[in-house]
Amino acid sequence: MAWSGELSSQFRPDSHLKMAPASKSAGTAAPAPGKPLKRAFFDRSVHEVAPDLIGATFLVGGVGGIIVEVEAYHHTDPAAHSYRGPTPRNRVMFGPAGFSYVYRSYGIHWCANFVCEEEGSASAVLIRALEPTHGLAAMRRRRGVDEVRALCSGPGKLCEALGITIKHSELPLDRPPIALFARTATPEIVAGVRIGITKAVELPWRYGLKGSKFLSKRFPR
DNA sequence: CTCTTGATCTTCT
DNA sequence: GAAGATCAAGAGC
Repeated sequence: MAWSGELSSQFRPDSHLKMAPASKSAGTAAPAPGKPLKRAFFDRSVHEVAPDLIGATFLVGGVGGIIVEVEAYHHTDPAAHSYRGPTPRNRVMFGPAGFSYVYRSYGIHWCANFVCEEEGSASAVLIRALEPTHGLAAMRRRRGVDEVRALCSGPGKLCEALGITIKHSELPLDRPPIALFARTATPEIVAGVRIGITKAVELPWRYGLKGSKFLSKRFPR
């Protein structure tokens, strides 16, 4: 296999820089990772950042892959956790852009967000699915499944695969253990309504890599 | 394939 | 006390 140098759970922040892309797997249109994203990348409208994250590479402790699905949330949006104002849980959303927001979902799973926009705007992008490229064995071990398409095809699944917990909330996105890399080509992006919400269900703020086999759910056509 | 349901617990009302 | 930015398993078609 291409990427046999399996990461132990040990932390290797810069190991990806010398890695060849691991996925010679199922045909992907996604490009190899580019240069590191700075926090300033997130300091603009959540509706610009969200689609721009499609194709970026997201690693935690060297384990992760290419972002293929996200959703945008903003404090003016009834579906957003920040809609009713700051609380101990969501306070990081009200801070500056470029930090993580991790929350417990249904008492069981973790979900990871990237905070966007200027301080106080309380917007964030939910990371919903990755195409696994780095640390496949670590992901398989944590998830307890073999099939690559089952590793990161959902917000809860990818947090389990990458080892993301509440300890990873309120961390800067441009420093270890988190690493983000820009895409190197502009992918074809599709948009649709968001998944699993009961408010503002009609807003088309879910974005995905067109044709990806690693989505949490297919986009209606 | 689709639909339904249980698990499990933090957060906010 | 209810709801929730989810997942996996089981039933039915």
